[in-house]
Amino acid sequence: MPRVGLNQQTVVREAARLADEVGFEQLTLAALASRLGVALPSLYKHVRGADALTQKLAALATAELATEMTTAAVGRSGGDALRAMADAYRGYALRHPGRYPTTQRVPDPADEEHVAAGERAVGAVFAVLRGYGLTGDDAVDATRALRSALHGFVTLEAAGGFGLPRDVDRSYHQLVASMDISFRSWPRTGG
Amino acid sequence: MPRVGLNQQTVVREAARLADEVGFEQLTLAALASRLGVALPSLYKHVRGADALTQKLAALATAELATEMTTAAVGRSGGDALRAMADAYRGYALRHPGRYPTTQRVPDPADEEHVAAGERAVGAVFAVLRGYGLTGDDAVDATRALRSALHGFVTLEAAGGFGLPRDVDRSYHQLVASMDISFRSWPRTGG
DNA sequence: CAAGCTTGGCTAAGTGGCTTAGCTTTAAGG
DNA sequence: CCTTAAAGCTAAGCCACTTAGCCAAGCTTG
Repeated sequence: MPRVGLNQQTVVREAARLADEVGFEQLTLAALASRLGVALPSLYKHVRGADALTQKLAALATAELATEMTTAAVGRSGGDALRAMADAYRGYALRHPGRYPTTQRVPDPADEEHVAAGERAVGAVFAVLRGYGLTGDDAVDATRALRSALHGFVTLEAAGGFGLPRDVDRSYHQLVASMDISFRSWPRTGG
Repeated sequence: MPRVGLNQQTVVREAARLADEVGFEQLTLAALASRLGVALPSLYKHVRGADALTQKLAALATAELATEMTTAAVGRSGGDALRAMADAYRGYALRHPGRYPTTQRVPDPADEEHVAAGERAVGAVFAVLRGYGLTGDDAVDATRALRSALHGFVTLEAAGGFGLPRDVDRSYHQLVASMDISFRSWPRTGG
């Protein structure tokens, strides 16, 4: 039996590719093993099991998403930064439909990289909101609002939840424009 | 073997209760059957299988949610109606954590009740938006924005995605307040 | 270079989901 | 009372994940 030479990274990266192709729900250890040219139980030499694989996938996807969000916003501010970040967010979700759902998993506190990636993503949003003068509790509320709006939109879009023929791109741009308006006149609590 | 006297409705309603108790992901035909006091395959006399059960559950939950949204908004208008409907929406999701996720399933066109329930829910949102003077394409965009924001928020809340100690109720009220502001000054396209 | 050890592969087997096939019995209706 | 549709059952199969335990590849070290 010739060795394939797997390690955790190659397994997780192939899982990410496979998830994007078939959908996260259809990602199965059996399919992954066959894709990698090994028998299913061999995967257990590299990941603890299906749950652990999903967590590792989440860490990878969160890091990728945080990087794209940060890169998009760099050198911009205000509505410019908001639009760039929002486009990067949706772009990632559309290009990586299998990875995206995992980005909403709460990181395992023991996985430092995952925790750090999550903090980078939130930090990127915070930085954009600072451009609107939002800090403290206001920034927390606004971050939750922005995450909710973006996550909700891409989730509904991916689920095919937008039935009517109206162009989805335009709806998204209108959503982002409305968030821009909201942040300019955010109902301050003085937090 | 004494008959229990099940029918599709009792099965679906018990599935709804069970889902709320253990979570939609943990809803299993085995657990449902044991709860109903029958052997697992007996359920197939009443529902076609696990997928069909989920669809029926979705139809039930969508109808319940649409009713609560409509009831909340009746006799109110503008921001008042928006807040009432938003509170009803989140309230339903919190009281029925197992049913809520199914409300985002696209209805099977063959299931008239499900389709009708979905239309009632969208219609309720449309009615509220009409109070802001939003119609046509603007109303479509605004509906998508509102659904995204509310669905995103309750989903992230249910997933435990809001880590910071800031009060979640307040964040939600701020989100709804910001949507109110957005709808007042919606970026019109004249659709 | 050989011996030995770590490690990555394997097969076998068990659990727990969902589903189908086919039988039995209930209980409703003529 | 007899018939029959339907509601229950058992048995069996599929597919996913997981664990146990074996074997060989290939590195390390004397």
